[in-house]
Amino acid sequence: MPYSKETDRKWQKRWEETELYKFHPENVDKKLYCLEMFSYPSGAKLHVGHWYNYGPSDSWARMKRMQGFEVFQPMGFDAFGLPAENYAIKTGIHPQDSTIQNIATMEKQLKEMGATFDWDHEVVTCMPEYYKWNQWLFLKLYENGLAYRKEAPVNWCPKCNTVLANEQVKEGLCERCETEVTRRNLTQWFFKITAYAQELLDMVDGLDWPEKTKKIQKNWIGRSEGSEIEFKVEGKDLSFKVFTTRPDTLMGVTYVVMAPELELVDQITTPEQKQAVEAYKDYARKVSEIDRLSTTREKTGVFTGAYAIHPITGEKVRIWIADYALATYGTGCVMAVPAHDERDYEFAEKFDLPIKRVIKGAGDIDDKLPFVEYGILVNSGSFDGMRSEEAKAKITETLAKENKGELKINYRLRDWLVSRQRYWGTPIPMVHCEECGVVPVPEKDLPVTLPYNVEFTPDGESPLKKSEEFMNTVCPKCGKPARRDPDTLDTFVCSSWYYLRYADNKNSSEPFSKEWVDKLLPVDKYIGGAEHAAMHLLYARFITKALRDMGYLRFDEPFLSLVHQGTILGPDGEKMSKSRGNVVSPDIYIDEHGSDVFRMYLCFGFNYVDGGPWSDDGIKAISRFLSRVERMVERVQELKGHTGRDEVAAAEKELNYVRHMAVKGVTKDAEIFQFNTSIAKLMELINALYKYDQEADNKNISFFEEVVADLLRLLAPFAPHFTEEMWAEMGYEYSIFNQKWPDWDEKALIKDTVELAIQINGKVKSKIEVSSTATDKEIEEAVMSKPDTESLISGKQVVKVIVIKNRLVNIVVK
RNA sequence: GCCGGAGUGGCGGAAUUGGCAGACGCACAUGACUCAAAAUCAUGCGGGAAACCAUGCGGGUUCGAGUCCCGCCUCCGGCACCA
Repeated sequence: MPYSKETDRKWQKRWEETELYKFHPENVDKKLYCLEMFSYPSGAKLHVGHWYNYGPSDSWARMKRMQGFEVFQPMGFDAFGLPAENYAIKTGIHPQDSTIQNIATMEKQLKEMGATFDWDHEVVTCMPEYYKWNQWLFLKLYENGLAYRKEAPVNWCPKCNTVLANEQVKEGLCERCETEVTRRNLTQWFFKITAYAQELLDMVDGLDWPEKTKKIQKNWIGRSEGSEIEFKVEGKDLSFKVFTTRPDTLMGVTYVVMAPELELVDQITTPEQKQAVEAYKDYARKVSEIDRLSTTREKTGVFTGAYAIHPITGEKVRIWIADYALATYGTGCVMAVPAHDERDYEFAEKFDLPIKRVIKGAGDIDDKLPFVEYGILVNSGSFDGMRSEEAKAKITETLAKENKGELKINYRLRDWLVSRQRYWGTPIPMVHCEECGVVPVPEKDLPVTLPYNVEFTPDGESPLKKSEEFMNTVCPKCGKPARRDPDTLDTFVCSSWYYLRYADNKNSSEPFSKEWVDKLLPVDKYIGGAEHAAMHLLYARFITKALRDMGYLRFDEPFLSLVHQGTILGPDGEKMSKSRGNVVSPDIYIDEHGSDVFRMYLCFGFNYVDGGPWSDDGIKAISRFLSRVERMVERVQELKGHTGRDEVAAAEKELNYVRHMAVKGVTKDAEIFQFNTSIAKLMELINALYKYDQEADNKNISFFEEVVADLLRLLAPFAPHFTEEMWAEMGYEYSIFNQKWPDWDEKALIKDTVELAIQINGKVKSKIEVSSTATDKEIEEAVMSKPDTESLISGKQVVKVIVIKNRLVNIVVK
């Protein structure tokens, strides 16, 4: 029976009946946790991107299984989130209904893929059995001081009268009505990821992750070393601190800038400047996303009327407010040194503020530009003549003596804002009581269930706020009527710990068993899109560390080894999109060729981490390859009855060489996700088998069969249904996946003779066949006594001869 | 702007990490089988008559460079006033 969709069905059924891919907890000492990022259940069917993530990863997992690992490969759904809610607003279909429907469809399709997912461990984040523990996590973080409330701006559409998620803001405009988006402050919940900034940074280096991803993580955390310096406000009993990485330029400070949002601004603003300052604060609040993101935007700001006292010279410098000072970084105050900082320079030029040079570089410097490098201090009193590096320490030290400064480390990383003014998410398990304030819901009352009947069309309120049934509760502390928190949690909270729940998904008394998770985790191999390089991975690492410090986990990092699959583009080389009309749908190919052909093409046609443009021609190549394998299996059946010879002659030796090359190549390449070259090696093996069949007239039939069986074992992870069928056809026992992965024999890889290239001054001129055991000296002699060598070097002087074993001989002549 | 990564035949992509560039495949060409086509099989396939020239461009190190160093160009990702 030729391979087809029917073959897929047949073996999927058999696998399910025999529970072939069930995880056996008793073998946990040989465990291998292979995890692919779970799916968002969108309305569309499985697309090429899902396949490209899950198909080749499953091949890797299958190889590991055959190598004797007890593979744990779960699957689930990241089921909360905005798209379902937007879809509901558009169509009126409730997010829960559409999500559950979509999950059913996707589960079916994922099963048709023939992956070895263990569905007994499935996790669906929108089910109360899951989000109950999301809420538990929130409470634990709160108990441990890692969840807190503060005011933070949200994107606000004044026309729709609603909060917008970042992805709903398109170029500064509301996605729906194209009104300019402004900002509005709301009291919201944050997770204190910054408490782990240093550890998150330090531990990146020890991970087996793509270097690029590690770099993104480091940049995201953005550690920067500098000093915090205190300035007094003139004529008032007030002071403030600035953060700077360049304390060596302190003597060049000519003004100070504060972020307009700072409370201090109101306290220092003079009556004359009050109006201008208020107007500017108003302006800063309204600055739309598009302006904020524009780099070419001119600097803006106003004078507060107040002056600061320079901590060393005692000079008066003006205090301005400007939105180029960010309230969320450092202290929100900047000491401005226009002579040595581009932004300060631009600002000073615009508002005609003084510029004072205090660092001199080597050579002539154009006074019209800020000099931002390190150099020698000038105009700096007792610090004159020092180099920047030295002055940084000296100046900070001097200030420290008077308690006006200290060394300080700042991080770009901000705390994680988890409140979402949305319906389709995990309710935040907090109660607001007039008497007791913010009170956590007791653990025994979890889950706080998301109500079904809620009006979630956008009208300026969190949808849950309009559900009286949900909002009205009693204070767990005093028992008086109280209100629930109307917001839901960011879906990244769900995905920050789902890999823990997979391990123990049916546990109803705790999120996971500590003992069991300790055995099954961390994840050994994590595979998913590079778009999650920053946030998801950082959040998951943070939650792991937080849970560790609370005593729930004993490991530091959730994902030891990480791979990002590339992106499959449309045949035109562009990103697939409906509007471009270049979307490739897996279903058509699977119907026509079977899922193995589709999966194998994905493995073979691309470098896994790069991806690339789709091509129909590649599919044909795989189809052809599999029929070559099938014909070879038939050929073996045909020969089986016949008698051949027993001895191992040159032909068998040659085939055996290719066989062991294939075993070694496939094993090593597939290990590091180089599936394209793994399959190339299998193609070489089938080619060698055909050659043997054709050229060796008196064959060693049992040996021939043995090699074909090895080919099938090596091919099994990439074409699981097909090889299962072939295995049966060979008359072998079910299942090929219970077979041991072949080993290679290094001895078989040593040939009797090797061909070396003969180079003259590094250019290949000739070849020579030598014994593979020949010494360098013997090789040199053989080369030099070869008749054509003489003519190649005639008239020239041989300077030296370099012999590289198994490779080449280079004769250097003059 | 800053920080990363990449650039190899007509195409997808290889190259033991400094050692015969182009594995494997696609496409193409020629031949075999066929009345014919498809399928299959065989052979060839970077350019050039050749000497030689070829891994984005220009230099360098080395017996030897796709691989290492310096300077450019292009494309792709990340950050985006982070003081």
